[in-house]
Amino acid sequence: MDWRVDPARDTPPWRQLVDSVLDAVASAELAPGDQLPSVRQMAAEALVNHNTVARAYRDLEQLGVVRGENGRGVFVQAGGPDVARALRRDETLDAFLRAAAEALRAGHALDDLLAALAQGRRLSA
Amino acid sequence: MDWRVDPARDTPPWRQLVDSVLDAVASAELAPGDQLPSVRQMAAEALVNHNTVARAYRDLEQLGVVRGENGRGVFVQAGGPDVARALRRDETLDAFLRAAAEALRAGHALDDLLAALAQGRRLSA
Amino acid sequence: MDWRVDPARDTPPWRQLVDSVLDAVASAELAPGDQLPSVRQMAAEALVNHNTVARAYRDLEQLGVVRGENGRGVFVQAGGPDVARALRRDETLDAFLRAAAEALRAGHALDDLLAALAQGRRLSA
Amino acid sequence: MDWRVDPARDTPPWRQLVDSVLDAVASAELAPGDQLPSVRQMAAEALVNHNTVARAYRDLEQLGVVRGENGRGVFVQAGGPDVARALRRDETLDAFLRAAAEALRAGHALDDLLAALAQGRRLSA
DNA sequence: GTGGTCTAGACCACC
DNA sequence: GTGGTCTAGACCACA
Repeated sequence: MDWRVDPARDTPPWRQLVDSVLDAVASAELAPGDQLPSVRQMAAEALVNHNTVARAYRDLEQLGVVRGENGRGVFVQAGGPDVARALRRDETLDAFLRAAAEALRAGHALDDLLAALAQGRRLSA
Repeated sequence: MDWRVDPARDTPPWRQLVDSVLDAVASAELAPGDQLPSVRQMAAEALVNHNTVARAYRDLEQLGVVRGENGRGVFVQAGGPDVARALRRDETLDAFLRAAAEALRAGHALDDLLAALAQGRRLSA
Repeated sequence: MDWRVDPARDTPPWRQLVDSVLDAVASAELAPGDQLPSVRQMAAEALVNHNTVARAYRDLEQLGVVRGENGRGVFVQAGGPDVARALRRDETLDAFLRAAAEALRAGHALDDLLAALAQGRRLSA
Repeated sequence: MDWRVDPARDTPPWRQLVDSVLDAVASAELAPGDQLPSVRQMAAEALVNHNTVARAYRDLEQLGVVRGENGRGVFVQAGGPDVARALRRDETLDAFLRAAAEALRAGHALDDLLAALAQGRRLSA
């Protein structure tokens, strides 16, 4: 799993982390009961301050996706995958359609987008 | 032209303005030689402070898209449309690929995305 | 005579005009009794608003270098050359030495400066 | 290091700051990796508003000389010294040639300038 | 009227 | 603590 964060993007680092974890849970890379990286380890991997990770974990806990157990670590909750999937599916589809509309308006041909998508898919696979 | 700005979005207002102008220039709503709304007028329309507009205009000038002439106004430069189009194409393609990757990770099938894209295409056509 | 003004430089246009006229008077390109270009004509040649020229002429009159005669034009005064020379000689020498010191500090070799000076001299001659 | 700014000069404070920093980086007073004074501290030392410093730092970042990292500070970039030196050399050579041209037009003989330059050289050596 | 700049003071995100 | 941004209001130079 790649927890890196892009400080140049507009979405703030803590939200990028939340999204990454939600994605991992939604896609079953992290199953209920699995332990998340420790705050410090995640901070090291994401090249981010540990406070930023703590904030993301706090958010995820409040969403009901993970559960922090004092002194032991942070674990994916039983209902986590359902919540994560619900949160992410609509959101990302909307974002995808908006991004596509913008790209088309900026002059990209539909075929170019499809080609780029296919290529990007291969890269991320 | 609608120059409104959404203060709730993650991208800061001055950058929303830059993008709006780039878009207008790329789509030939503003042609070389055309005058942009004055700093103060744009500020009034976008409901932001004039300094925010000034910063956006400064950025656009530095990109080579517009040219501010003291006491006269701000005008679209000769090469402006080319620069604007290039910038918008890159920006939107990146955003599209990122959004697509997120949607796939969130569990959407590639075919679903393609279908949604085709449908959205019809809507915007 | 080249009355052009460089809007990109730090010294404001009206002062560039004052300096240009002082130079012309100091170097006898304009002798006592000679008429300066009309405000409008100067404005056209300098690519500057006529108000800017008017301000420069007002300054020059106050310095005692020129004299505006209502409805007839603006003329170099009798003592003009002396004043202009006095004003410009020390000023420009100081500026030259300061600029040279900065250039040396920025890494230019003295010989490079001398060479550039000789070359620039030829160009402006 | 003296970061003072002269509000009376024609070049605006933020540009004086940019030049000061470029000079410091070009002359290795600030090496790659070094941290610049914080925005607020620099503002205090230069007796200007923090926004003015922020603008100067933004410009320097955009020139590729420094890099601002959120919450940590502003640091000299790896390639900084090269860029700074190149910029300063061009700038100062231009200023030198302009000053020389003005001095010549003001009536100084070329030999006088060379003599003064040689003398000034001794002073600064 | 125009753009350009500065100050003062505030809020946010990140370390 | 750090930088980044926004607002409000002011002054200057130029057209």
